[in-house]
Amino acid sequence: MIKRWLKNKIQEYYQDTAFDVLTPPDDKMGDYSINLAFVLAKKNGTSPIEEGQKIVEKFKADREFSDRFGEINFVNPGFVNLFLSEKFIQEQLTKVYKKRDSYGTSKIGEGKTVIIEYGGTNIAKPMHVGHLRSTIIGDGLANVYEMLGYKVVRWNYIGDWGTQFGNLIAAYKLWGNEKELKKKPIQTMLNLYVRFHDELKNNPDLRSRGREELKKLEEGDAEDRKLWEMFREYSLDEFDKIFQQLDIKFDITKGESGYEMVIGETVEFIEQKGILKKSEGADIIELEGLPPTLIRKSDGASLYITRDIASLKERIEEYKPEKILYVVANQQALHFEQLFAVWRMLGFSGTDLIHVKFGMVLGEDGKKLATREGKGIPLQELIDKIVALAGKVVREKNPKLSEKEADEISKAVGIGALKYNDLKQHPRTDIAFDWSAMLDFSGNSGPYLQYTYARLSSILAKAGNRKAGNPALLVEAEEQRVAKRLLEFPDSVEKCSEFYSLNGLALYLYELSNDANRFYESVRILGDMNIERINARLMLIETVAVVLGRGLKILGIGSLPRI
RNA sequence: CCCCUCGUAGCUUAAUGGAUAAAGCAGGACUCUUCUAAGGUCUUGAUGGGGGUUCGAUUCCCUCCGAGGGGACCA
Repeated sequence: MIKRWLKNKIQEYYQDTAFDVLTPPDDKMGDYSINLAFVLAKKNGTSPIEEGQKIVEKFKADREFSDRFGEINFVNPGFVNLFLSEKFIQEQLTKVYKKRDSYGTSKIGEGKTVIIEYGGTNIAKPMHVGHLRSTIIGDGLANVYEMLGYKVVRWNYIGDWGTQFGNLIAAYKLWGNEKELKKKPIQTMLNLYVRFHDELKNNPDLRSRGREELKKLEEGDAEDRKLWEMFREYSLDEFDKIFQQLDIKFDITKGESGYEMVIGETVEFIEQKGILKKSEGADIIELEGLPPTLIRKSDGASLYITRDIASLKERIEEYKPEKILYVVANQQALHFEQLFAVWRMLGFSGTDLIHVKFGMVLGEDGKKLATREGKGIPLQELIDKIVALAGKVVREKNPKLSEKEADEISKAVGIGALKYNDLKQHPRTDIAFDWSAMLDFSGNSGPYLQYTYARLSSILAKAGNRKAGNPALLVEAEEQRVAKRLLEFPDSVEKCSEFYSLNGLALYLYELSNDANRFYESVRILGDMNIERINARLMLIETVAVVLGRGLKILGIGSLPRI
């Protein structure tokens, strides 16, 4: 907010000159810092010192600068530092307090639609920790775009078609039975899947059996169709349960099978554009700078990308989105490069297609967790474990809670820990799954933020009725620090949409909590002789609580008045 | 063999080309007659190796080493 103002303002003085406005980590150096002196020195053949001094003089003479910044200095080796004035911070705090319930929202997305694809669950396989990343990153980004005024379509593109279902049906016919399936649907399907791949090593004939079943399925064979529907139903029920626990919602749950019917016309559409080629009996598209992509197998069956093209075409025609975000693992980078390249070759444009990639979740040994070998950590197990631990901690810390309240808090804390642990990290890197870090509720963790929220809420609850405070009474360093931090919230939200990641917002909320806790420890708010000062401080912490709560909500994490 | 990620403290991670590389965990020392100690304060400790571009490189380029992912009938 202030940064942008500063940038625009300076641009008036120094047009066509590149510079950065920084927010230095240490307040000894200033609240904002610009590196213009270097650039000008180089441009004019002078020294940075000379230029820096000139800039300072210029800024000091300008009322708009001097109103905002109490102090403007030039420091070697070439930075002009600006300190926000106490008065300006106090004025801003009043403004933020007034609009606290909508603070950070904007209209930059008004009239625009963004489709966000996340979740990416595969029928007949249990959700594992990898799905968690897609789900919570996607959900968080959806929340961000909503705050920025976009119309958001939350889309769970499920993997419910393709070769693996042929395999599954074949396996079921060989070794499965309905009784067992009913009792433990997902586990049974997974066992069949794993067994199929195990036995395939010694019995390659299985592969053709799987292909046959897929072919029958695609041709509408009644028995296979019924089995597929059953597998799908059981799986979706299971996913719903998990999404509910994670507080994740979708507008659309439509996967690959939803495009099976339009494959023919999609291929025809591609053919009309004249980019389809025959190669070794299959239909392919040759791409520039990328390996060719297979559109139709030699036996005529469709492939993953074929269905993705069909879906993309539909999405664009139906929603005319400004952007489509695919929140899908790194491993599929090539697939999306190919998809986007095909899309351009088909003559589409005007929509930003973005593959929001994220790294894998590795095992504690740093190795891949393969579902095929049955090594993946099932998400349900993880949720149960973390909520159970949260329950233990909650009851230990706060024994007076009722059972019902303790349960509710345990869920919020456990799920909060789980989500925050992932979101605080940069999405692109692989993360090593670390039970002890995941289950640690201290330090930079979800529960720490929730704890801060609860502490502040507790004061507000005890304070009872009060009048609006006068922020001019907030002169202590700890108070100023918190107030300044509040001003960074809108920037932090906007950056999430710029970088397609939420770790910046997570860090911001952690720092806000940090500042708030320092303030909390530095003074005793209630019980002050000065009623006016109590009111001013309550106003400050109320703003922090609201901003913190809203920030957590973007991350999909609940905040409770007591934990 | 080719392409893409990545390599930061004992461990897990931060850092739009900026200042003295930031945290958490683990280790050490303090801190509850006071609004929630899941807290606060202090402390030990790091950019894989070698070049280059730049006033300035964790960040950009080259190279070497190491890890992971991907590379036509899987998704």
